[in-house]
Amino acid sequence: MTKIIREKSEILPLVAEAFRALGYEGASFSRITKLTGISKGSLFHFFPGGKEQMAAEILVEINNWFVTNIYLPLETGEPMAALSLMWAQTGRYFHSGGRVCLVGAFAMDATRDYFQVAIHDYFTRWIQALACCLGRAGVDAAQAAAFAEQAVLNIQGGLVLARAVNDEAVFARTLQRLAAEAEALLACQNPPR
Amino acid sequence: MTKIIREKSEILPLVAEAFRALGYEGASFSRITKLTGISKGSLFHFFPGGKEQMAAEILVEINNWFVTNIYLPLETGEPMAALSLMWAQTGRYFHSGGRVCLVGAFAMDATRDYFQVAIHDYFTRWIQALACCLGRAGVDAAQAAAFAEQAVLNIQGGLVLARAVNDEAVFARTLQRLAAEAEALLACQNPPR
DNA sequence: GTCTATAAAGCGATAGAC
DNA sequence: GTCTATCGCTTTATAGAC
Repeated sequence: MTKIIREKSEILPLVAEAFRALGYEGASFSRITKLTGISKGSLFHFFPGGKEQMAAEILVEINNWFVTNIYLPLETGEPMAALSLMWAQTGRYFHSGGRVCLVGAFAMDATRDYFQVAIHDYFTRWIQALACCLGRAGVDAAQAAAFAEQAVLNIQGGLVLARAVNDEAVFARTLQRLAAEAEALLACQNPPR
Repeated sequence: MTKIIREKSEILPLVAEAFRALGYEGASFSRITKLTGISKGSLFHFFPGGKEQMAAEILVEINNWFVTNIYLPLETGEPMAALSLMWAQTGRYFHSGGRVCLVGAFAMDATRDYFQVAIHDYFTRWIQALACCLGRAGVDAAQAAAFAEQAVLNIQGGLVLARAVNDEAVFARTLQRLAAEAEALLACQNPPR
């Protein structure tokens, strides 16, 4: 029936979406199969280590995406452009609030203990990259660090609240507000020069 | 061995803590027993409806706590006092960032669909109560609503980030910042009168 | 690579002794 | 109220046919 030869790079995003929808504990093989159409046999073929290997590889893939699309631009690109790119990419990535942050979700329960370093690094790197970008745009280091932490924190909060009240607009509003606050921070810092 | 006659009001908080630590899907009976010391037999004695009943009753208890300690003061008490009480109670309740928000955690995965109204009401009531308080303190309605949404969102984000980077100070900082922002909002609104 | 069969463990839930 | 025993069912994981 499904004789298509798939590659791991093709099925990993599908499995990731199942984990996002179900959480780590809720993501049983039968449910993953139901959501992705990938049979149990295929799943074990690609991930002999089972669920733990799946989640670990998903976290690596997520990190790769953020390095390419968010962290590196922030750390090395033109600050203003990198910043507006971040708001846009973040909005796209989380489907305007309709998609959960898997790393944040993993952090909430006992799953955290299994992927502690991946979870920790995801957030600290994001915050540091953003602070780095603001610093290169002329913002005081302490202010940059504070705003960066706040921004990442607000993105997570926006995702939680948007899902909780079932209104993606909450997340969209949050991104807009953060962008405006960043703009104000830069405007406040640059003219005196 | 454990011949102590317990009441439901005594064991509910214990079970709630297990759900907080494990999440809904991760909270199996064996794990709940391990964490709380309450045997499977006792759990079913108090909750014939199983896990679903447990979670539902926990959500009711959580709501009751917030009505008494947060919502009612905000809605009916002296605004300034109710506001500073909220920051203090919120910090206490979430153990300064060391305790997860169960309602927020439930909102993240498929568990949300089972407790949709409880989750929705928890957040909207909190936001509305806070906006009501700010409004009674003289803040413009639109500004009050925006700040209230932001504040609740930041509390959730603070809890996620604090757990993710394993640093409770993130949450403490967030509460302090929100309190300062609220103060500024009131100071900005009141003098013109 | 995909599927089915199957084993062993863990799951939610019930019944009954104490 | 508490515990143990036990029932079905689902789970993870493996093995082997195709």
